[in-house]
Amino acid sequence: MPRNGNSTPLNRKRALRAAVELADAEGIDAVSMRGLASRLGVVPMALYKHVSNKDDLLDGMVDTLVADIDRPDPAQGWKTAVRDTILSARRTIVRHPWARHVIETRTRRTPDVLGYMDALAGAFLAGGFSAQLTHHVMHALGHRIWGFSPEAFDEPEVADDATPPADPAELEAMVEHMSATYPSITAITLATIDGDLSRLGEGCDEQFEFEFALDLLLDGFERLHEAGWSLANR
Amino acid sequence: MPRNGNSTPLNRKRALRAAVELADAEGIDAVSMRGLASRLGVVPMALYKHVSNKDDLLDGMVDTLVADIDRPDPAQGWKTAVRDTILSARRTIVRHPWARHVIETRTRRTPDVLGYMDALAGAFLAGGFSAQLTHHVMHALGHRIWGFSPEAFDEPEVADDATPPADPAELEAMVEHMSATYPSITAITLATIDGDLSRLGEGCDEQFEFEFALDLLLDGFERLHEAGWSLANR
DNA sequence: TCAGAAGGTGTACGTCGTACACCTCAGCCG
DNA sequence: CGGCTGAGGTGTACGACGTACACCTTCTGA
Repeated sequence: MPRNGNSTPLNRKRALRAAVELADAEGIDAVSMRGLASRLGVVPMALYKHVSNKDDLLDGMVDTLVADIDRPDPAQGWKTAVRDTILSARRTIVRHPWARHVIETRTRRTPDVLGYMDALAGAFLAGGFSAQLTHHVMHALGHRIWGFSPEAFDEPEVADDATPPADPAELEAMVEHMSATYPSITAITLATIDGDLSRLGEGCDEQFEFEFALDLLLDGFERLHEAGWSLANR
Repeated sequence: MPRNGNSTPLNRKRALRAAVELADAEGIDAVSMRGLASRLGVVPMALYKHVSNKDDLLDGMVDTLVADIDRPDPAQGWKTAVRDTILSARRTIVRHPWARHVIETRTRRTPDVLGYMDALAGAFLAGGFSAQLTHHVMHALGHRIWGFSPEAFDEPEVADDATPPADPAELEAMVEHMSATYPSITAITLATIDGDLSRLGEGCDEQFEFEFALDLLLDGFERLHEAGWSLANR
């Protein structure tokens, strides 16, 4: 079965790790199906036994990194917990400079990514934030969560296919499953649609979210300016 | 010279406009050299007479959009001026959904893009912001300026090639030229490096900028939370 | 023993960006 | 008028890329 110099038979995790190493060493452009295959001493099509296509490969690479991010520590209070988590995410990004670009091109939310976002949202909720405020606040963090674009919260109820099921019983089962897996995200979503499951597919008011974050920043700028901010920096 | 059904001979602007229309109509993936050429009734290689390569084409498409953004109106005070400008930028993005992704992949700062950033920075300076604060504030706006990534301010002194000239006289001439073309950006840059031209290539302290923006947001969240923010939204 | 799954192979197709050599005129100069 | 030049358009070709499809091994469990 080896046939090549390899001993063990290769699997998804090894392939993903090799892809991350390849990107670290030679840049993301070196991560082609052919390039990765040859680094693994294998023919390109062999990869498709472990990864369904290139998008899936990239998703998997991102998941590999997400696993490295520290989760918020509820003992520290929401602000420190969130801050530390996001700075940990940033450290990961800085270690893998290709990641920023890859993350920005991802469209699917994988379970690992949703799990990370759920943990972060959970830190706000644990700090006593209302579900609504947590929702807006997560949007405001936007790319700083690390690169998850503002649409990250669109259709948060499904990870794989986009439309919720029509059958009410099936829908309720799905919500229950989501609630068990991603409790914070689900809580936020349900609060946003007022518990009315028929509004699940609606998505967010992006314009509102954008202005919410923008005004938060502008108000912050104003406060600094009026306080005569200048020194003690750098 | 027409040869095809075309009457006029084609030029850069027409090519760029056609590319934007094609992306609007069929998505950014339809914008290949071949696809654009065929929409223009021309052979793919003909495009290279007007555009130096595909990156240049995409840069040009972005420039076309940037030209549509309203410039800040100094009569309104910095806050309104900045707010209106950024919302105008957002309107442009929303009209051309492919633009967000394209902008994120651009690495060169074109004169048009620099001009837009200069105008925005100028609004802060006109509002009495110090150059330093303006610098950090522009970073904090980050992607909301519309998608220009945080590195947008790295090496702001050059648009085309990355390293400043070694010859002091030539360097001074360049700074003078920059100062005439992008007065606000240049002012910020010079303030950041304390007027020491030998530090021009240094780039920013990204970690500082990141934490600056993050803490601004976290402080804003805290204020809203403590004020019992909840209603009157949506 | 033997079926079938899991893993690896080889060939082939269509698409992409673009290098390079070429052709064809318009406008100009002598 | 003849010929030059250069802008604009053409045609062919190459080396990437992702991946469909058919095939061959080898291991496993009933």
